[in-house]
Amino acid sequence: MSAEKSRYHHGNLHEALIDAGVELAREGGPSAVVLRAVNREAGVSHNAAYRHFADQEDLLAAVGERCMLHLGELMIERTAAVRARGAVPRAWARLEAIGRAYIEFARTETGWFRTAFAGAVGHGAPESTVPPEGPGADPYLLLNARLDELVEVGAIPAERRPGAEIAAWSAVHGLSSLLVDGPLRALPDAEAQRAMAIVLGVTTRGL
Amino acid sequence: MSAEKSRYHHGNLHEALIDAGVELAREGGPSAVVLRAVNREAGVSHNAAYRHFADQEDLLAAVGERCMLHLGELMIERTAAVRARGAVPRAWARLEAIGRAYIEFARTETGWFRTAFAGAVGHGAPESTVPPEGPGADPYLLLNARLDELVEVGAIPAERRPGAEIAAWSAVHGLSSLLVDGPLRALPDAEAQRAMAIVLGVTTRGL
DNA sequence: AGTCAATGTTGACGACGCCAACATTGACCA
DNA sequence: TGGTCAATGTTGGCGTCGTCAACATTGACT
Repeated sequence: MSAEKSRYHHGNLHEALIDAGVELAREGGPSAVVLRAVNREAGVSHNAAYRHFADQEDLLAAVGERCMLHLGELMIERTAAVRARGAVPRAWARLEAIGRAYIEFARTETGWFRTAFAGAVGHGAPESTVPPEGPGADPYLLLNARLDELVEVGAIPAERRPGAEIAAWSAVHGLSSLLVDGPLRALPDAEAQRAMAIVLGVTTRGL
Repeated sequence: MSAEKSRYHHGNLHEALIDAGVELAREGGPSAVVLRAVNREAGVSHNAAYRHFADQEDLLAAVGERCMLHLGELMIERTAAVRARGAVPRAWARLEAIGRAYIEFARTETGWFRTAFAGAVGHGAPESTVPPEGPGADPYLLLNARLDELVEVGAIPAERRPGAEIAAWSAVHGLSSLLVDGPLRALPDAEAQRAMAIVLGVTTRGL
């Protein structure tokens, strides 16, 4: 409870390690989440992390989960900032907002973006842990909420709803990947904006 | 010119190293392209590769380029196998064929797929080397050829053509990524097929 | 025949992931 | 109140990795 005297037991090393990992990942991506470096950053000796994570992959997965939440938080922000009037235009604008947030996150927080997908766990297979996902910033759930909204307001027919999340997610994630690691990397910003508009246009038209 | 006697100079180490790298990448992805392992596989001593590649990243890029060509070859095969009659349906079928080939490649040759995008060079920025790209199996060029074909036969209006390659590529690459590394990894095959059909449907409808 | 640049080898260094053995500590119970 | 033990952190070591510097071998060209 007292101040941070130099004591043998850290007190909350588990969290501290994840925080350190997130910090390192921000600049260097998943490959920067080096076990010894994370321990170093947390002020403990190498190997301390083994009391909290099975191996580096395990730690990386935990760090990646945090990065995914950061993405979700940006999506929530951008969704809340939508000012469009009218149920249907507003629902479309909110979907577009999370799409733009996704790509913006990939381009501005490249390290986090890469880390989020470096050791990801599946949404298609039965989940293992992660009960309520903190405040609810799971990007996948946020996307589904936007699509449900579009169906509710009658913007897209209900029979098109099944699988729509996969189509939308694929388009946006694909462009992000191509812009970040792929052959479109280092595309000038203006062109990237144009690419984003095209992808969003084609996808919403096709939904 | 003679047989492969054990001589000091390998003769064609550059190619042999890339071949070894491709072999290793097939099973283990980019992280399996370990400099020392590649040298070992090629029958030379560690460090021999430094006479042909600046560092591991440089070798990895060369290996990735080869993997990309393998993807292109599958796309060519699948395009040639299309039997549809009528210019318009045929053009659509040929586009769909390369999309399916892309995703199939990602799922069956996961290591190669990951490696192809691990150290990719850009299509948006001015190219550096790679003059004629071998036999012409560059996936990007193949995609553009299909889209041009669609415009020629009148399947899509010409004003929709600019940027269409980015939309199509993003959708297909996105699904591939999600199925390979992402949260959709380990999705059962039937569901993956359904996802592929949905993504292709939404994208072609939106083009 | 002789020279030299290209090509391959050897040995070393620091960093990494991981293992095994050991040290410290707080919580719990007699 | 004092003792015990499992949780937590440390130390040291092993094998592997990427890279560097120095050295060895060779074919091509004069």
